[in-house]
Amino acid sequence: MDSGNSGGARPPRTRRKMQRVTMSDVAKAAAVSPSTVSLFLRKPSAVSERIASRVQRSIDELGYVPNYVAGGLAAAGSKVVSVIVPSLRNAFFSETVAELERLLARGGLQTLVGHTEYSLDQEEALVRAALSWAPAAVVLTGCRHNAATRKLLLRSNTPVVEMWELGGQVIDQAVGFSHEQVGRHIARRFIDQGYESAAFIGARLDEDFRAAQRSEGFLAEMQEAGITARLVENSAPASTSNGVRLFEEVCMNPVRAIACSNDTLALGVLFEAQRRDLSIPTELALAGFGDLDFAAQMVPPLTTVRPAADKIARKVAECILRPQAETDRQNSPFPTEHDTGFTLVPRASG
Amino acid sequence: MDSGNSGGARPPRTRRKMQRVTMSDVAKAAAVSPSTVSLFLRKPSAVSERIASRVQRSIDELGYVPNYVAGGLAAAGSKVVSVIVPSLRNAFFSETVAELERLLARGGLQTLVGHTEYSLDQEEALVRAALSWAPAAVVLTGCRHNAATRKLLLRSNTPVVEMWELGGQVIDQAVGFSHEQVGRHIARRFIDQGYESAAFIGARLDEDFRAAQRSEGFLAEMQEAGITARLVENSAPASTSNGVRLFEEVCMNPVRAIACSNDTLALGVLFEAQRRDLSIPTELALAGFGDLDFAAQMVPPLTTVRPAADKIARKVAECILRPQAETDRQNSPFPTEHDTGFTLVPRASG
DNA sequence: TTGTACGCGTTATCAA
DNA sequence: TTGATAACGCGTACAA
Repeated sequence: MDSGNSGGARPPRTRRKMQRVTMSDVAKAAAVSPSTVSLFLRKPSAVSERIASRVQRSIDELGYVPNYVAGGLAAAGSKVVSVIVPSLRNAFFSETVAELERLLARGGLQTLVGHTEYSLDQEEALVRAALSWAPAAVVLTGCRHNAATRKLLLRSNTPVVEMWELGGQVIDQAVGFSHEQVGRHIARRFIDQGYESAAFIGARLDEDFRAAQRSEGFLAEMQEAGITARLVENSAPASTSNGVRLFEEVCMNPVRAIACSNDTLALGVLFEAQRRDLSIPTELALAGFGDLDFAAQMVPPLTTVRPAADKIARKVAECILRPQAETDRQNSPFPTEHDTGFTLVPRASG
Repeated sequence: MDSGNSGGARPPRTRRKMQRVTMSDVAKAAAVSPSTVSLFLRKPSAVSERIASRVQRSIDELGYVPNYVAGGLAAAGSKVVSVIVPSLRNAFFSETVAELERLLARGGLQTLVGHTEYSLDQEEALVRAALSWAPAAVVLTGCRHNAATRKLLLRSNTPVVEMWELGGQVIDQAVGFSHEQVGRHIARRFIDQGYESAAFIGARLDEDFRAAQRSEGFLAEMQEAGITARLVENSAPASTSNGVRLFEEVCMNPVRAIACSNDTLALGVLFEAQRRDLSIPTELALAGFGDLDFAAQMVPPLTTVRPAADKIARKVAECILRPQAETDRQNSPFPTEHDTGFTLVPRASG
């Protein structure tokens, strides 16, 4: 957006855009050629010590900062990884993004984040934008995407990692676990403890496919055991206050055990139960998902499921940093799944 | 644990390096010149309808995705904004990042995130990396940076916005509020309620300067009122479990009122108090900072301070999207501060 | 070990 | 309205 410097006779001010210090500036200052500087930057050992120190000094003096944009263009492939998650407000994802950012940075890669607010169309837009950076890889959340997104990704030939979910139609690589199994495990625990009525509390199940799968697993396992279990949900975000709200709804028709689509909701249930003088687990068993930091501190501590969040991040980073040998990819162009598993953490709440 | 996929019918990547579809490919297909395509992309109205539709069709058919890297090079200034926060695990910052990402995306800008883990040196590294993208702006958290960071930024002539804090030596623009005032407000409340002993519970105060300022404000106001108040801190991250730990320490020498450096810690205090059968607020008054979602749901609800998080994000985005009149940032190099204020939210806990 | 020359995919300028 | 052409800053053969 260059406001046209209408060519009046007036001498424009000194420098409207202080020229960026470029590699050749450094080269000039160090009395070497640009490519020597470039070489020094990428492989310092390949340059004689004398020149190296001269170049380094010029870099410092001029305050040179390499231009990745130009570098990326020349090298045909930028140093960005685009990470797309449903929401950064969700602790799982902010945690994963943080860890990924850290790990990828070590490999010299920068992280571009996007969040879809659980919209597949928004995801498509973000993928499109991401691909515009010729990214080293694209990391997506889950295996559900719209057709356009999938096509875009496939055509681009960019490495793609789908995380936090397994079981769908994988594009390239997937790292995660089965949420249906999570639901079943929790149900199984309730069943083994002999509860005869239960509910699954879920937020945003229409958009949060993984939470939906947990609910389905839970309900299915319950049904197979012949136990009455119902689903109570709404489309508000998963939050403590929403947990309160959903629990109030459950209370209109009480049950003995409640599984929440995540710990944050469970926290709300706990508070509301306290307010109603409902004793946990005596009168009501409670389970969550996530094992967020507060879960173990709750009174009583919350039974929940711990996903291997850090393992997911590490595995994703690994997929990106150490791509499979090219030959492997050619020979086995089939998508790969990495199961990171999860752990049921039994505590006093149910 | 790699389980091969049950082989969907999907064209595997046979070719390793499928050539990227470029603008001239589109141009060729549409039988126009590349510059026309470029023009069409940036200003569709400047192209005749006939050509426009032809170009659009070729774009769709070829699945063309523009290359921002090349674009950024040519235009000398990329469409990225680098946002650097201390931690994404902290709800304030993940929230702010999320909101910023959303707002900036509307302006066609992409968000590059970095997190420093509260290290100024790490921040410097991130700023250096950020500048490598010739970003449209850099967003930093707080006003405390090391000399190198400051110099880097100043030299680069890049718009800089420092958020979530006011009062330091501003580089360019600052959006936030005074944390010392926050501390004082909370203290004032305790004082007015007549408590005669108090403690400030703080996590990571050596690195989290804003939390430290809150503690200082709190202690200063208390002292000025002639009330005994002590500081209990450690260098672990602010979490519920750390809140429990710090509170246990306080309990070795009980006080009547506790201010926490944030709500997450306060949650831990609440749980531990429940465990010890300490009644809030009767036996112990409690206050937090942040007004996170669960604060209002706690039993009893938490007295806290609500920062105008969304206002901060909006203001930051505005600074970036609507930069000050070009008319010489150079001539009026005076940094600007925007005070977004905060609100003390009195609830039953203290 | 160092330098030269060219190209990466786009934007911007200006001429047609 | 459209199209040549010259940057943009750097990587990378290849040559010296």
